[in-house]
Amino acid sequence: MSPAATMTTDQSRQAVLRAADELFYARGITGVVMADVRDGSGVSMRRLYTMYPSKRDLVAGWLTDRHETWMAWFTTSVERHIAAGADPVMATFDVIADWVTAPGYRGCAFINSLAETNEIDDSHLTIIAAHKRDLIEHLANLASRGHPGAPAWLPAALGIIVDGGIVQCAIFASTEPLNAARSAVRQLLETIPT
Amino acid sequence: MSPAATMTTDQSRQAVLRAADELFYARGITGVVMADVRDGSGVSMRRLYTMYPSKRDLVAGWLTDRHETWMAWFTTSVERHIAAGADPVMATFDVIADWVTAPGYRGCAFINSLAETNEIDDSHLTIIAAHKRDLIEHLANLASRGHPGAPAWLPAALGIIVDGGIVQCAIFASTEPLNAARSAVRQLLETIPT
DNA sequence: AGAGTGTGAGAATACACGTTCTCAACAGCG
DNA sequence: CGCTGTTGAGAACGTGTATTCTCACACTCT
Repeated sequence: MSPAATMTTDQSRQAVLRAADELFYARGITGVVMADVRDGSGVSMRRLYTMYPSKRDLVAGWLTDRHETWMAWFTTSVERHIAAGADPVMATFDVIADWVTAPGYRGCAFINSLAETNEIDDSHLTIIAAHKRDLIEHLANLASRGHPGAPAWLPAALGIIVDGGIVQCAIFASTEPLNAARSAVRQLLETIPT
Repeated sequence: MSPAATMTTDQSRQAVLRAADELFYARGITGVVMADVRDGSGVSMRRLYTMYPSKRDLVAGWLTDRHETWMAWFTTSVERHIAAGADPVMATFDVIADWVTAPGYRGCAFINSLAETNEIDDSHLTIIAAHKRDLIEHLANLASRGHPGAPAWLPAALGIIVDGGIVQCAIFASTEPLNAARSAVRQLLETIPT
């Protein structure tokens, strides 16, 4: 009923999600304390806990938000590369390359979160799995656009190659692994009857 | 000089590493407290801290040990499948499938550890990267044995597919992703001039 | 203006955890 | 036997952290 002090509830939620994303991605879930989120968002503890009754809830909200944000970024970036003449499937790796070379790259937030067993429960796992499922589904769309005759296993294989590439780029702190990924995918696509 | 109370230093070290492996892999680094390692190994705090002056040191010792143990397990398992008639490269995925279906599977300890930014420092990162490098090197050996004409990027690509498969099997709690991985690798191998 | 409600700022609470310290038992040695 | 040095068992310490609580203020409504 009341217009709140300095931010609307919605503004607060956005500020919290923005801070949470920056912090959780950069430092991992365990590496972030609630006070960091408060300081990073400018939202008081009280409000923070009113919106997200516990850190687990905040993590769930973050994962959900990150899924949407990341997928939106990914799909539009891929379309941009396609519009510039790239093959729909190969464009995926151009986008991943952009991501990997961006400052602050630390691998896939969902894969990383999964590893923090201590902070993750089943509801988080569901979000993580859904993210990967959506990604693979999108890869299937891209594959069907550029390579209608592709075998049924191709999207899943692309998903695996994408995740493997993302992980190895983080481990080696290099985009080098993406070259091998690209070569392999090119090879796979070449053998598909167009 | 003195014969120690109940265990030799070496027995203690083995007990600690065994407990550390079980605990760290199952619960993640953050999910394990030093008292857990003490209780799991039967080694006193004092001895534990004499052998490993800090948790970071213990983690480094664990990673090093796990690298050796895992690689030994992996190579012998692959050879067993090869002896049973499998293709050297495809045998890799048979072994991964065995691993994924074993109870307590939780993905790759090294990939998981990397995600726990809070507990990992550069010395750990070095061990993790070395593990992946060794794995890829081993994959290169296997590839050269079965497919001498393979392109230079194949080992790196196999490493990516292996890691992607390991990760997705953990996310989906299923061996299903390995089927796509196998199909893709079979496809890649087929186009290689033998 | 005054009562009531919701809020920010941050202190207080309760517990968890890495690391160190105490104390008693015990082995080797004179 | 006593003396000395080492060890196990676990308490103690200091810090960190999720969550709750206090208190004073600002705003709404009458």
